[in-house]
Amino acid sequence: MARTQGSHSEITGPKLREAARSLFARYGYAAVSMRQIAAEVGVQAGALYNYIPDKQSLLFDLMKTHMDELLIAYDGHMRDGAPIDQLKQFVGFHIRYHAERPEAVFIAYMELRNLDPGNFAQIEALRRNYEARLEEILKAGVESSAFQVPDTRIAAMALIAMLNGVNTWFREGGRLSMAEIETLHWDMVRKGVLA
Amino acid sequence: MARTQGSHSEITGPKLREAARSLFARYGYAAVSMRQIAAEVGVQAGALYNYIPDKQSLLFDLMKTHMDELLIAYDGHMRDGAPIDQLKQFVGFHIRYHAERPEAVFIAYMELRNLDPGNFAQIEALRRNYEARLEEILKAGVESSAFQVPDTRIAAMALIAMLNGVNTWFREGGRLSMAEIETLHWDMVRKGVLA
DNA sequence: GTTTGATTTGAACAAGTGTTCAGTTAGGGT
DNA sequence: ACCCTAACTGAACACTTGTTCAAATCAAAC
Repeated sequence: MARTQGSHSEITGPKLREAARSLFARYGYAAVSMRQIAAEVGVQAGALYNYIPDKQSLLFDLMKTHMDELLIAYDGHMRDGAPIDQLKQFVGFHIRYHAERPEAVFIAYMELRNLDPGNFAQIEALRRNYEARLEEILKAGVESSAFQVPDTRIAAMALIAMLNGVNTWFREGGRLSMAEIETLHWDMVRKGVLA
Repeated sequence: MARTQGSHSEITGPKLREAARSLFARYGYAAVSMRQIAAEVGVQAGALYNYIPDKQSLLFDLMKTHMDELLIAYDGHMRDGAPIDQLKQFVGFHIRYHAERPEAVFIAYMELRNLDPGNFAQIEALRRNYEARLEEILKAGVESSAFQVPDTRIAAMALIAMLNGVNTWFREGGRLSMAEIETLHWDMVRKGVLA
């Protein structure tokens, strides 16, 4: 046996990333073997190394891609407006965007410790970049006296932590719809930062 | 070689749990081997099995102990009072208690997926128990019209997520003291739930 | 129809996994 | 001084780990 029927890098490549994303999210990077990933792809473990240099790079690639796409999507989503409006946009965007890709989100903050130092630094920088965008909104709101926030950095971290919480328990078809959850959270965020 | 000088179960037992807690927190349950733990304890891997039936039980024991102690400490800490005062007590307790044992906290919510189903159910029940205590405070506040919280369950989850966030970035000797962080968070929580 | 290059297999590698246990030594009571 | 048992070693078990690579087979271009 060797090359199999219908084999194509444009099929196997994405399949590999999807399988890795799914398995890493469910069982964790360290607990998933290359052979498990290969089985999910429908291939032998050796074949995976046509697509990745090693397991670590696979993890990094998933996290890097996720963070890059997050920042691009955010920048494409935001419209100008008063700080209060921008904050509302942020909350809505964050909750929806993260709810739509729970696996990538889960990996991006659960597997940080499994990154090599250099890779970790890169992901960390992207994360800080995203956090800074929220802090800028808060700063603008404080400057215009729309918000009363004693420490914008802490507030940004606290708000993101709160919004991230949604991903730990939200399941499609549960008691509340995504829109209701969004409203409830926007309510708390708004009141929490208001002057 | 066999039994070593000064060997005692009252020393090795706790040492084992401390080593496991430290290593699991840093590298993750799946990434840490029994031999690594044994090396940290200063013993061969086989000796660990005088103290635990298997690796899984070690993880479960750490998590169960943490959750039990959390609930006991909480019940011992709380004093009667108006909902607003109880909420303030909760916020202070939660932030401080968790900041004092970052490793156990980290494990307790990062390693949930590495628990066997039965073990998972137990830890999950304890966690829900803790969350319910906060929700009770919120409910009481809504009933007395002190709080304006449309959905107490979601609010409880959101607030805990926000408070848990502190543990991801707080380091002793940083820009802010624990007391300042407490104040800042209490400010946001208070405003977020106020009528 | 032939050739070229892309793609996968299957076996191999050395190292590491959790766990067990017979054998050995130290601690503590008598 | 003796004995018992608590505590540990060190080797072994069967298996899994990430990764490499020659050989085999398919896809596609000519």
